[in-house]
Amino acid sequence: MPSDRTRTAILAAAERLYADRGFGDVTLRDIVAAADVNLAAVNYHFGSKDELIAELFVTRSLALNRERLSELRAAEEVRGGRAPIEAVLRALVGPTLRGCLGPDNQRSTAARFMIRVSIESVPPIRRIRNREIDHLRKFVAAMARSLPGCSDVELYWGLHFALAMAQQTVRDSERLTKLSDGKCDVDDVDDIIERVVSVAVMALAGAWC
Amino acid sequence: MPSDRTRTAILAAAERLYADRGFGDVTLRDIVAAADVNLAAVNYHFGSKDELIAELFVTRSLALNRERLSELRAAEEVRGGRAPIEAVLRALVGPTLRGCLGPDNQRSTAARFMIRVSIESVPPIRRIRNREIDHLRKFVAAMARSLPGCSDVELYWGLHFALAMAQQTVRDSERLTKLSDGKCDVDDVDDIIERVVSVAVMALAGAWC
DNA sequence: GTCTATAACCCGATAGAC
DNA sequence: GTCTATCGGGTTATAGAC
Repeated sequence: MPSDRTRTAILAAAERLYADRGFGDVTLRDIVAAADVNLAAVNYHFGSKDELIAELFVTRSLALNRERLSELRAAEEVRGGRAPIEAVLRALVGPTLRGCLGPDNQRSTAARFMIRVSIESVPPIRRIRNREIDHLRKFVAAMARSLPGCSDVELYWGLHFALAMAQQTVRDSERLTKLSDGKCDVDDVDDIIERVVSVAVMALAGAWC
Repeated sequence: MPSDRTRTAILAAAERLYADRGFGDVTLRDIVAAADVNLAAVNYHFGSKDELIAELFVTRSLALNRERLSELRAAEEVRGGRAPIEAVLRALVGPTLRGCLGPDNQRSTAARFMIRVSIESVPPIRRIRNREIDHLRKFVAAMARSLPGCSDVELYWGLHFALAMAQQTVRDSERLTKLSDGKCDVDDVDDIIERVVSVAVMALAGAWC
């Protein structure tokens, strides 16, 4: 069990380096130097570089999904299983936006790692991403409970567009800041969440649910 | 001038290979083998691998921007410089969506290359991307002509969200197809353009322009 | 302008001693 | 579990014949 020290040190160093410099620019040798462990330890504990990256992503991804579902459950408990559509969408995009936006200096390593993931999309992560569909289905179901008259197709598009707006804001907040000369405040997380949610609601309502 | 044959062959082979297999999985040796030229020819004609990638992207990027602006100009000419906001947004997202969606088999190599760019975002391309802001400013200006009463901040957010929806649909059409069990038809390009445009218009109008 | 050949240096992965 | 040493193969880049 004390052997976990090496394993943990590798995970921490790798996440920090990937968050800071991106996947393309960090080698295993960089990681083992930062973690102060031997090069061969990475392959011993994780099998390969790709599996190390995959483990980092799975950990953060599960935590994000838990947070989303706990927000959803909290929202649905208030009025017996039928939350307003705004609350459902807020549970979907809120955790990501709260974690990945806001002042740089108070952003966690985990958050900066997930931003990097959404920008670079490296192969081992792309493979895992395909499994998150089951998680999204739970939100489609919750949206259907909120809007019983809405067709499935419109719900899918609404969820797709909500995630698109949230993701792109995380991925490219710099471009929006530059384009708007700072007039769009990407540090005002609550404002952004409400913007994304309200546009998504309009998309669903405008489709005549 | 006949020396351009080698140069052209390298560009064509590189674009096809990157489109098919992604940036991470294609080496210079793969490219020169496919182009049937010598390894040293890449450095002779382009200076480096990154500059080859950059040239591919700049070419396609300029073509896309030209197409957008020509659509915008056509829309504004109809009624003397004041196109409906729908037409402006259609000129912004239409060229990308028309090129990158629709049946796989009739997608050009150039389009598949640009899809790959939007998924993988490799360093030499990220550097160039930052220059496209001037291009987007022209669309902000056109949107302001369409909606004279709308505040700049709302225009920026509207453009940002419109691009977000278009980009995410291109990047992740597979997830939407799987999530919806094929009920969202990502091959119906005109439908998707109208969906993106109408949601973006609602976002702008809903902000009480 | 094109090619062969090769230099000098990265990378990830792994065999085998400890 | 940890280390050393190394393998195979990728990269840019260049010298020099043609």
